[in-house]
Amino acid sequence: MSVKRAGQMPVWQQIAGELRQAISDGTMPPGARLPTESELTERFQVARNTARQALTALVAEGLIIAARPRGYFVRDRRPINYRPQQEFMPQPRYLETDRFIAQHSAEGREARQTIEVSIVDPPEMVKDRLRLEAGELTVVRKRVRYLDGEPFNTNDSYFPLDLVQGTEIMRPDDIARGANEVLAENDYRQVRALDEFYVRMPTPEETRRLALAPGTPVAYHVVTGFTSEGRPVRTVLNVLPGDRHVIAFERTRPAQADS
Amino acid sequence: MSVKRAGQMPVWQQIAGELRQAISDGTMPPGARLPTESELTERFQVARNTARQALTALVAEGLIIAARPRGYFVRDRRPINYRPQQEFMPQPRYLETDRFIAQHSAEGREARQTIEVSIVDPPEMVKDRLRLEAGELTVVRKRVRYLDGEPFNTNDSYFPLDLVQGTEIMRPDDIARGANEVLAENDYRQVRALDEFYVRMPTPEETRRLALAPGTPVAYHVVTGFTSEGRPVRTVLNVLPGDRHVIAFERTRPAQADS
DNA sequence: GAGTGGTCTAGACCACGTA
DNA sequence: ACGTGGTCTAGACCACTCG
Repeated sequence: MSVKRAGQMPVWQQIAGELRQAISDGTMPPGARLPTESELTERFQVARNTARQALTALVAEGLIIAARPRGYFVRDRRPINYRPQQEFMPQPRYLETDRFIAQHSAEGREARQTIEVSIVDPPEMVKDRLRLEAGELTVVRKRVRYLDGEPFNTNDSYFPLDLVQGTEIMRPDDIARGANEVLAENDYRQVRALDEFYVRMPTPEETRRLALAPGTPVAYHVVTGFTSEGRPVRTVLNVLPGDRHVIAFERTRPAQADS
Repeated sequence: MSVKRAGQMPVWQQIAGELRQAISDGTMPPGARLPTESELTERFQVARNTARQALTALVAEGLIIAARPRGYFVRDRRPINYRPQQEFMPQPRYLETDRFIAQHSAEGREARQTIEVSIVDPPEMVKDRLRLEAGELTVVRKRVRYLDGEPFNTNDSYFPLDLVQGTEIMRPDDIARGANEVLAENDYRQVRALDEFYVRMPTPEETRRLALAPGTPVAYHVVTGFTSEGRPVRTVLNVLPGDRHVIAFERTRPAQADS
């Protein structure tokens, strides 16, 4: 290992490059411990801050994690499948818990969620999608889902207040058959949904709420559900950490005359 | 503006917090110039490196950009709609999609793409999805798409070599009616597709190829197309910079007998 | 207690685009 | 030519966790 002062590439990038290479070619597999800052300082004959700059860059890329005082470690990535379409698909009748729990307890991981319900003036993004007038309020069910005790993703579901007034949607409990079914029972069955995905870095608030490691981007998943009359009755804001999810869709060509 | 040494929060985070606040509340709108490092050093009475650490963090969050030597500027975000379903629905009825998202699309923007075709031993990810034996080769069409002269996203389409041997898929030209139609003409019409989205930070290679600003995550979109016999005939690896795309799906509840 | 990374300082010189 | 951010040095002290 050596670095060149005269090169076009800054020293810290050369160091980062060597480490990145060792990670991607398997020399340092997930979970492996990286050299300490002191060791890099010594090995490359640079100031500690220069070695640090290389490591900091890899942290920002999401490749490694700083676990003080044990050192830096190669990150692992074990995403689970996230299938938005599932909520419209027929489900086994014996399922008595909500979608998330059903999907993951089966895999031997302990699923849990917290629920907070409140009545709020919704964010602009929700207002647009639910076509609310200024001042119209919504009921929001804010959930944080945990897997094996670790926060996993968040799900904030907004409903126009007048649609869900007095229903069990307003109670901060699990709804075994799903909030969508409750809406359907109240004559607001959703037949169409629009999914939008925004990819960005998390806000500090999201970083805290989901205990995100530095260098973890999120998918911001916005779902809006419509009745057969085309009325939006539900908007959901999901925050999906990139290191924990792979988003999957399946589509089929609509029936048509063969060519 | 003031920072406290005694607080639990590091000084650089306090500075970053104040700047972040000014950005999110509109005091510094997109395009606005931030204080220089010297100005922050003076205003908060800290070393230049401390002010720098705050700015570097905001760069890594994708909130600001360093445009040397003009200064730091608040980033803008003007994503366009990305609709994977479109390829199966030439004239889709996107009743809801276009309602919300400002369309900077094709209108007035110059679209262009480069195409490279080669025969390669595909990456593992492609091998898995096309169910290839070791050593089986693929044809790959690598495209970089530009909008207004700026690289926008990349699209690498892999086909089993024996399926497309001698077809126009192997020529590095635009295929007006689409590669899928060419496959269909050769008895490999795709009727089903699987979309997978991985959210992560870009590799240095992707950063270069797409001229990504620091702090820009990407969606890695993997599409696999199947014939009616269930044979995979095409796998596409798309890299979609998060600051330039919003991914949109629309779904309808399948017709079903109520149980 | 030892070793880790986290924070912070106070300098230096450089590369680069704009004026 | 000037001012900007980019790189790099050589220190210092701290907080935390592990053995």
